[in-house]
Amino acid sequence: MSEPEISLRERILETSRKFLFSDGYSSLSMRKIAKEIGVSATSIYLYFENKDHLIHTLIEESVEELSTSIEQSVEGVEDTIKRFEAIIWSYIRFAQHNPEKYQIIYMVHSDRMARYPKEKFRKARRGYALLESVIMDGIKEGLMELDKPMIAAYTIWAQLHGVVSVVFNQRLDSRIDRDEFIEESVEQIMQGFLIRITTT
Amino acid sequence: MSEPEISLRERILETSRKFLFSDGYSSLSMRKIAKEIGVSATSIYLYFENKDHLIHTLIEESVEELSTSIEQSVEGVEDTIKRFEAIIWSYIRFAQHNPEKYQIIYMVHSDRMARYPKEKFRKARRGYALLESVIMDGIKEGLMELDKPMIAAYTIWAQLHGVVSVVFNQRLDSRIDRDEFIEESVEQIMQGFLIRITTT
DNA sequence: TCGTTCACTTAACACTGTTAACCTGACTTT
DNA sequence: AAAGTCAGGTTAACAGTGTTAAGTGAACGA
Repeated sequence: MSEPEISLRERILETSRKFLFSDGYSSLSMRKIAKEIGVSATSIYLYFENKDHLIHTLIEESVEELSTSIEQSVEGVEDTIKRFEAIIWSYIRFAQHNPEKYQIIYMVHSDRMARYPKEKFRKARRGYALLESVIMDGIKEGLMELDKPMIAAYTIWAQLHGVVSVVFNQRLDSRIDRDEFIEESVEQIMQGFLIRITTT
Repeated sequence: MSEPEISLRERILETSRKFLFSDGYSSLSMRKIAKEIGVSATSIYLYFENKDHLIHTLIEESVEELSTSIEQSVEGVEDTIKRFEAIIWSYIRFAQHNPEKYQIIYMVHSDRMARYPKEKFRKARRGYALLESVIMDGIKEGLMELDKPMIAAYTIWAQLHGVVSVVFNQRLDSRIDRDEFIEESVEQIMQGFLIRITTT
């Protein structure tokens, strides 16, 4: 008759995620999380060193998911250009389908981010490393014309993030259709990297 | 013998800016600003409705400066491609030379940004409108091959912001040189828009 | 001199993250 | 069975936050 017995730690994460999605970061408080669970605020400190660590755990979760979905997107895909496209679109699609999780990753700013352990960034580099290797393949196959694949991979990442963040921060002109903007932008970004093959 | 008589309002803005630059957004407090000036915290409310409004005023300032510097960059430049490049580089250069001011513009997140009056975004669109017109010229002159200049202008903006924000948020690999990254990325972004002219 | 107004202050409310100290029940050891 | 240990919580408190309501005093016009 033993119930699933969800641990308090898990319930804290779950509730934090919920509030983060519904009310945003700035109104997230330890007492609010605790109250929702029906426990005292200080109990959270039994499982997380402080609020920053709690949020970092959530960030890690999301980063992990993003990395995994990028990796899955190229599974079984052989063609280099198709692998290139798959990575880019899986990044975008993750942001579109999991706006909350994507936002968590980039919500905590450089301001607080200084405290985020550098080591953990390596996890985030999993997807990026994959992109880098695809770019190197592309160069070998004469599809791309770049001398610094490492920088190129970061450039793409930065550009994609820029597009997503402009959409999320609602800084887009109201006359512009969200999906059309994403479509065009991504197309543009990929075009910048591929050698334009003129029909010979 | 009348001293310059800097108004309290001005001193509040000045001090806020100073703290924002030195200590970041998350540790900026009304009482801290007031204490530095030597006035009570509530005095700030005589000049600003609340903390958000105070920060919005700072954002506006920075947006104004950015717009102006973009406008100045194309003054007297006739060639369309050179105008295109001038706008892009002045955006990047503004971010590089005024990291604090640039960060202020994007520091307040979508979270709080909802309260930022939409009307004020129009000011931000001054630089963007200029870019859009240059793109339209580029299309006319056969230098670019795009069917949606409005979207294209936003795309560039988004990509540039992505590059800058990756650098500012220190999410760049330590092996990558900051300036080289910016140089390469911007080059890449421009390449995506220009028709590659092969030496015939 | 009275009244008003401006520029500011004090006190207070309801919140925040976080720490120190305490409690309580279950499991072990003697 | 009694005593000890320890996990898993609790309450109280500190120092800080944004913000509001009410009060103060000096300057000024009538």
